[in-house]
Amino acid sequence: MSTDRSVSEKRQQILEAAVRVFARDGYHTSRVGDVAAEAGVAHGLVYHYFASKSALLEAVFTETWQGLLEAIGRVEESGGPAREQLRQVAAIVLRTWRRDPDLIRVLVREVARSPQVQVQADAIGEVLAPIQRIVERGQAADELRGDLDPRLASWIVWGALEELLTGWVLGRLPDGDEDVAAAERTVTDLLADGLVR
Amino acid sequence: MSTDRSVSEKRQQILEAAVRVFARDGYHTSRVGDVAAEAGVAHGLVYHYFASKSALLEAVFTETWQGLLEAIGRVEESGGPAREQLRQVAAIVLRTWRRDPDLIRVLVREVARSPQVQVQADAIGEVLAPIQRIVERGQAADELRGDLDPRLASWIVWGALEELLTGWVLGRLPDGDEDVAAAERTVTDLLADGLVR
Amino acid sequence: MSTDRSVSEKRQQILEAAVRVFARDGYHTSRVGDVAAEAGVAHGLVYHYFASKSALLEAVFTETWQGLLEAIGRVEESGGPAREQLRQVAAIVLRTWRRDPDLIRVLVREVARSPQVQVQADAIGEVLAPIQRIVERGQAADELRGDLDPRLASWIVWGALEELLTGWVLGRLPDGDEDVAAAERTVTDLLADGLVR
Amino acid sequence: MSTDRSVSEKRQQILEAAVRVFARDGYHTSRVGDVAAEAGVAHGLVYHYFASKSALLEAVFTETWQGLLEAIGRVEESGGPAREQLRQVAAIVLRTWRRDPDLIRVLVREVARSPQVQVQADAIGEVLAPIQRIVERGQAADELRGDLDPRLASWIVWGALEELLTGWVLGRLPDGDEDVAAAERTVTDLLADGLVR
DNA sequence: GATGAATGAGATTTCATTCAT
DNA sequence: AATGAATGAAATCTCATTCAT
Repeated sequence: MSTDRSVSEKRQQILEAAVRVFARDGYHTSRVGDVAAEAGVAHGLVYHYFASKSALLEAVFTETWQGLLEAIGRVEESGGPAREQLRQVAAIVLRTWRRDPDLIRVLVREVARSPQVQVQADAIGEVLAPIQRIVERGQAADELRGDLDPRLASWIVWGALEELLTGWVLGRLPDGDEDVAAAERTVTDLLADGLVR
Repeated sequence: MSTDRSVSEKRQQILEAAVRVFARDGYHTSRVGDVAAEAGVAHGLVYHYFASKSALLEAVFTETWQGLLEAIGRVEESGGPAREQLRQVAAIVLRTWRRDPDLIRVLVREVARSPQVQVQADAIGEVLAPIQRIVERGQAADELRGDLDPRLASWIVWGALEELLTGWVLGRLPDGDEDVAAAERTVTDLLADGLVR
Repeated sequence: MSTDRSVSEKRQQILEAAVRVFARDGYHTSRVGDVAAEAGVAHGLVYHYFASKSALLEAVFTETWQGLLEAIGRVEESGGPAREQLRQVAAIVLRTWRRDPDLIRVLVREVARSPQVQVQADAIGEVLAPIQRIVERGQAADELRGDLDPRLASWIVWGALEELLTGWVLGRLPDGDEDVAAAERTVTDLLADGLVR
Repeated sequence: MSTDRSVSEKRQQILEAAVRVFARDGYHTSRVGDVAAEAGVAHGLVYHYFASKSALLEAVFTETWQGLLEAIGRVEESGGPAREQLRQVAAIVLRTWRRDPDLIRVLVREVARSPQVQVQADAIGEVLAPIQRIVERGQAADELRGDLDPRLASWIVWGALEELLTGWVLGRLPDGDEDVAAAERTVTDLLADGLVR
């Protein structure tokens, strides 16, 4: 009876081990054998479930990125004020650091640097789309300024969030619960109302 | 007879070849032999000038980062209004894309995944410091809001700029002369005055 | 209930699949998994019937070689004129190409190259023996020249036949029904009466 | 001054080592490391001179086959009687066994199972062509029977010679100097005048 | 008998680095 | 300074074989 799910159990073990190992050593530095050891499985089983080392990294991406996208999608559908929606997006992205720092480490360090430019481009594109739509609706509803290109704005918003994650990944920004909450407020305030008084 | 200067000539050739090759193939994927071939020198000469492959990458960083830092430093010293200083920083950073896209490709893609976390952390730290000081002086001069943490603000500003570069690197944002100018205006306006009308 | 015969059914499926796969990809290049897939059975079942991959190849040999040997044996026992017996041996060997080209592909390519030299030596030895006896009886009956070593002669006869098969395997000789019949005549005439007019 | 030729010296060492190792263990069974060890060079140097293991095997082929072809070519050009030319071809081919048995072992065992069918087909084709021309000229000069297809005849002649080599490779035929000379006479007589008295 | 997930030894190949010239 | 042949550690990936179910 456990066969049904044990198929994915080992696969899942490997995937989670990969996140830990890639986070610790970096994708290029870590060896497939390290991932297998961390997962407690034999060397070759990794290749039973994933075609190659890079396919493993891709699986980490696609299977975790999905959760982020869905959460952001729900914010978009909620239909609240644009400013509030942006705050919620920031909350989702930044709190992921507390929930799964290893995952963020991998995403921040490797997602933008995948050998397959297509993969990263697609990944970023998928996050930017909902942010851009939030901005556009905010402009249509006259909540946001209409003179800023929403596409550029979405890149800027995402860059701000990603860089805060980078600060935590690099250990250059404090990342306690309250620090994350503060960052959430600060980034929202800054993006919404600007630096100028 | 020309030995005095040819020392740096070959070294410079290798350094510039490295930028092109790393930009094209990524640091990890490219081989030392590729760099030598691109530079038109023998394989072993690379090791005459650089201790190792990663030392070569570091040299690319430090020797190009320097120019950026100095340019930003000059803005800081100019002592204009904070808003204007931020605009100039944006101009410096974003126009580098037009001047040397390969260099930006390398910096954007590799700076954050250098095996030596220290190197990247330092590099980012050096850019953030002047930005943070600009913000702090702006707050002291009552030009900028005083309720935003200047450290977080500097990360956000830098993240916005870096992500625009990323958009160009990935080919997902238009990057003609006017597009870059528009991005410059948009990022300054957004960061200074906010999205909300 | 059908266990008694299904034992050999699956076994037979695997054996026939092995011939097709070895013929297509060569013994060394093909994987046990390929044979299983071609046979439509599970990977592990191959090991239920055959001790190892090389045992599978050996089974292909012995179980098909047998038929050839018996057919040649019947020719030998028929006791006709030596020339006619040689013609019949040629017919048996060459017509096998039309009946089962995949089998010939495997035999021609792998029989002389088995890692176990013993296996191939035995296989060839078994074919050479009846040919040699045919020659010897022909000499004894004064039908054939007595000045040629019958052992060497048997190698030469077999080599001529095998090389024609090789020509077909490599696709370098036409292999229609009439072409095969012509080859049969030509090889018999040449070996019996020689090239010189 | 030794640089000029030492380039090929090491290459040659590797090539000759490959012949010995492939002859002893078979191509598939032997490892690149074995060849390197036998040649007394480092593992990786093999890949400096040859693109891959199979390229190494191919080099063994092409660079030795050439000598055989040239020798046969000289016989063809000599323009003697067809029967004498055939005898000389047999002599060339069979005596190679005495001169370089390892090379013959490799050619006989591996040439026909090269993964690239094209390579072996071409190789055989190159040997058959001169033999076929010898037969055709013999027929034109009325020295040989005109009723045998010269193409088929060339395959048969080559098959006879190759099988004698096989007999020696397998250790099933005596291969002293006199045995080789006898085989030479026997195969020439049989092919020229036939088995029938 | 039948399945296919799991194992792990081992092979090819790559490439940073060294070094004799 | 300059060359590029030579080294050899290490990594990915394959696949015959085993085994729990």
